Amino acid sequence: MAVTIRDVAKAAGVHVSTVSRTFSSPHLVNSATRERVLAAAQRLDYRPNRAASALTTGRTHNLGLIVADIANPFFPPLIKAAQAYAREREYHVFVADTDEDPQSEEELIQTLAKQVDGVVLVAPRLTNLAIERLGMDLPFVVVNRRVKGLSAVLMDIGHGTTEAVEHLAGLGHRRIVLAPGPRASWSSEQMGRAAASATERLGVDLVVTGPNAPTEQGGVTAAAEVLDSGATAVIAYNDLVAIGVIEGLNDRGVDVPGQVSVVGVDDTVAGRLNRPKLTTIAMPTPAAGRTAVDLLLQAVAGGRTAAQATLETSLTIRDSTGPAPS
Amino acid sequence: MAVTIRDVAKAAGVHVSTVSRTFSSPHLVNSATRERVLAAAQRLDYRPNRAASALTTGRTHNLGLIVADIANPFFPPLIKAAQAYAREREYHVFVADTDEDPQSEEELIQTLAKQVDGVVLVAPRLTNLAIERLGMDLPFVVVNRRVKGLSAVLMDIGHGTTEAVEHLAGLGHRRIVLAPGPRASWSSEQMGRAAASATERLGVDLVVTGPNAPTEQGGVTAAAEVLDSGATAVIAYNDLVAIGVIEGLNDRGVDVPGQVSVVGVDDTVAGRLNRPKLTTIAMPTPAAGRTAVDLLLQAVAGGRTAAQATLETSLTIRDSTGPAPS
DNA sequence: CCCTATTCGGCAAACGGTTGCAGTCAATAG
DNA sequence: CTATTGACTGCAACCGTTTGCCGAATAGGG
Repeated sequence: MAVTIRDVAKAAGVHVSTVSRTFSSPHLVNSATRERVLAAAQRLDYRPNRAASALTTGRTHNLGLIVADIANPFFPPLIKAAQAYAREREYHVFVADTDEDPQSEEELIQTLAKQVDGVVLVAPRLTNLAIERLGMDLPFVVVNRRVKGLSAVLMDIGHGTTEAVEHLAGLGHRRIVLAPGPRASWSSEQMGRAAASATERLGVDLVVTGPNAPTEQGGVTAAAEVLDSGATAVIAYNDLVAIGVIEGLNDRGVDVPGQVSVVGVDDTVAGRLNRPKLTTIAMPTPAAGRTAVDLLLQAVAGGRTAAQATLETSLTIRDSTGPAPS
Repeated sequence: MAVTIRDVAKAAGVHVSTVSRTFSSPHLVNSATRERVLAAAQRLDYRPNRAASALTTGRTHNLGLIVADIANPFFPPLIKAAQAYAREREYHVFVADTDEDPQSEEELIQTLAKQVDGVVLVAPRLTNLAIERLGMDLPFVVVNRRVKGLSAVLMDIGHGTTEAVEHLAGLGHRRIVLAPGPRASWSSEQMGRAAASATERLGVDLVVTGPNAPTEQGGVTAAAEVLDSGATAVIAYNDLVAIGVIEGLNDRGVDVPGQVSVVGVDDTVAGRLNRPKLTTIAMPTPAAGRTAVDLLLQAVAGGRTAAQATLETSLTIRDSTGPAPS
């Protein structure tokens, strides 16, 4: 049916091994023969069957990219960049969504394992132990998490958080609410630490609320806690929460940024399009996607070393923050 | 290295073919033997190598999903649903982004062809001719487009558009701007036709502007044309454009929905989170993703029939539309 | 108790490539 | 002119699974 290496061999009048070599180690074949083979291949529109060569070489030229929730605006830019970068390197990528479920995450990795050379795990929900165990069979790169022995890409939210606190303090805010996300994620921890040290240094009060759901609704409910705390500024877990906070505040007749300033995290489309445009701690998600693929490819190529890349975050100031009310 | 069918065979004391049959046609093997094989497989944590079986069966159990732009908020819900649905059916999906470029779309399909059983093309940029040609080698399902001989999933924006016009006319608007996207897409056409006939039926003026880029910026520039036209309502090509229109209007001191009503298309997160919350023609993107995979799997299974599914759109009324100013 | 129909399970040849090994041939050295 | 070397290329085994074919064993019927 499809054209195979044998068809090309026949057309070029050589043995299949010569055709194979023409593609995989061209220097081993005489240039005249090579030309002949390439011409025949071209003529027949031959395309090697990756799956077949994977059988002998062990290289599938495929990668897995596993994220918690494709529809969460945080992920698409990362997926897009990872996939584009992989393609440049002649890799295709399986994208899968675990629906935030550790069980299905593990199951997924297991079934994917044979078909990929490695997997990028973005903000995995699995325990470190489980990941380490899986990591013995297959190269992994984790994003926004550290796992012993595995390469990691970290977006250092600490820096952005510090900038945010400084920005708010500079605007005269003396009491800031930190509305963290649901659990003990690496990000949350970083953020908490940075906020604590920056506020202390600047002599500003820090109030930690929640935890709330990392959704718009979570933000709406967090808005009440913000008002109770008497703070005039909020740093939310992510843009969605921030938008929810703004909505909750507006519902109570509180103006943003007039009376309360709000800072989000992630720099998603949603935040850019929100009115007021969200001041946010920008995550370098496209860079993270590219870097993750890069590290993964290195690991695949044999570098058994666990590399680590830390990407900086920085504050993007827009319209949801302003001077503290006097 | 990895555990193969041979290891299982050895452990269970049977021939490899028996192991193979245990999985692919269990009824052909004696239940006692089957138990023994399954036990051994379980014990060794055996997982069949899909790529290897693809070699003989011709079924890769992989699908391709090609979209124009992963980061465009329209696509992620579709990707998420398609991928989840495929997984239930024991299929994995390659997701790829063409950056709106027909060239790379075709190239992509070619290299993917050997590794997948079929491909879902969402709003492809390729010419019908090119798609038909490719369709001879591989099952395809196209979304929001019709191509001779191929299954298609169509989101009938006509219905939603009619509802939108009725909604606006009901609010007293007598002149409506339609701000379409880049020309000649199936959607644009549908939309134009429905808007024309609904406005005519209701005795309302229809002004078609643009075309503008299908982006927020495109919307901002469209805002000027809206004001020039003297219309009091706009139906934009998509949510992003709608948000841009609102922004452009606000910049000129025009209130939405006080002075001008704005309707978007797609029902993306961006629109839901926008303030005012966007009235929008909701596209059933998750359903489209599932249906596309469903039709594709049917085509793969042998139904050479080109099925067609039309999904209804409907108007979701939120806060960006209101009574026409008097 | 023998014969035939079934049911099982082993054998081996694919599927489309890759690669170690060995053979061919011409060029170069001695 | 012969021996050696190096550059090519053919041969065949192998990667992990599937599947048509065939023989063995078992059961059922007469």
